[in-house]
Amino acid sequence: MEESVFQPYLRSHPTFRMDREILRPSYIPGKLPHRQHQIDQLAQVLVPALRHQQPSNVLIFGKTGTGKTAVVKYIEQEFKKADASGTADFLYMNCELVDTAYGVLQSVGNRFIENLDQRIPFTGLSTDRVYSMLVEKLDEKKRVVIIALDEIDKIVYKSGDDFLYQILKINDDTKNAKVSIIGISNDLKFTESLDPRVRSRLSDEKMVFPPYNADELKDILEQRTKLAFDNGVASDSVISLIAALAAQEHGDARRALDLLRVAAELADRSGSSTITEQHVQTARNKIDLDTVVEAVKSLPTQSKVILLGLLLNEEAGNPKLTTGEVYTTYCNLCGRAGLPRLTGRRVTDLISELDMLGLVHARVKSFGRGGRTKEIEASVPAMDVLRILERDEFLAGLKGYRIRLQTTLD
DNA sequence: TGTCCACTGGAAGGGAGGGCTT
DNA sequence: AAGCCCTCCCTTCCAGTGGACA
Repeated sequence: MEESVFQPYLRSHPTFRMDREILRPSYIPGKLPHRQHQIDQLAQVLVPALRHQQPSNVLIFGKTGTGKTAVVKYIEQEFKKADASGTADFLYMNCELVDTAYGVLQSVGNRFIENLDQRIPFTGLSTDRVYSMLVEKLDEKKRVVIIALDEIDKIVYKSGDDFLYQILKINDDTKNAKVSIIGISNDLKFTESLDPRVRSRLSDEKMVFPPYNADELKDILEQRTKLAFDNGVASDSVISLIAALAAQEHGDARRALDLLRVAAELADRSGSSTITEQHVQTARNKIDLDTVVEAVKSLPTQSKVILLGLLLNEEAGNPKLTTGEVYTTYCNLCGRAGLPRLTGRRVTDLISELDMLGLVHARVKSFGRGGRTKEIEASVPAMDVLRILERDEFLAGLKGYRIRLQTTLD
């Protein structure tokens, strides 16, 4: 009988024990190093909920990987443990996934509707209608509800602050239920854009999570290392290196854990019984490339064409383009690939999106009489990304196409 | 000092795709 | 079936602008 392609890998034993789950940033350990202060503070704010009183609203700030989400999820676990009588609810929601007012109201509402047939549809109703359905449900249940909105700035950026105003006034419209909001944001300046009424209501309490320094990151890594591996797999110097690298990148614990996990996977695959500093360096490059590759793959076709145009120009020795040049190249490529053309205005927006994703670098520049425009430059490795773009079925017609550098001799 | 270029980026609105209500 | 209302993607229109040049 022919053997499965998996057999050789199954037979070969891993060189060391590794529990991948523990190394994921989403894993919440029993203890969060260097965040006890924030945990205590948050617990103090939320404790009234357990006495059927309304806690203050809280705003939590901090850069990525400073433990905001981890602390809130940890508190959620502890809260549910303490709330044995079930007088309160704790809902966690990521506004990156649910990024409209309607979406948030709908998913909060659905948590309180057991009957699947009565669930609020993801579209079709007016927002006001969903709001009153929610108010009615909350009142009926007589609950204290804490809603944690992670990346709350995303939703404000998209839908404005009307929504926050609405959700904060739920307490005026309910008789028996009480609602508190925990807003989590990595943008310190995000409250500036809010309506003053919303701002003051939302930020009864404010908490700022500082970045971890190298020593603190080291403690976090050591804790996870002990849980995930046997002794000796990750040496002290390797952990120090990872901590130092992550500390350079604004003390991002998520980044540190990713580095550790990927380095461990690389070590395992190469048959090494320990993680070496070389594995860490390779892991660093791999993560950077993987992030870019994933971002590029998930781009809509039109954005891919724009990026392709930039990279082809770069190959031809022309790395910096103005918006006008990008648009000309874009139209050109669309023609060749048989794709419909978007307007210049729309392309400007797509360029801004690429900029926000970090795939291109664009800055406004004035050329005096030559006009004011953006100067755009790709900030991804051309070779790797071109290979990915060529795999897109809509861009197949452009495979191997090269832009010839215009040489003006006159 | 004013002009004028090549855009920038806000605002408004259309229409496709989704789904509820009557 | 008609009438709403939602989001998403896109177009049209347009006032605003930084700075080299006359």
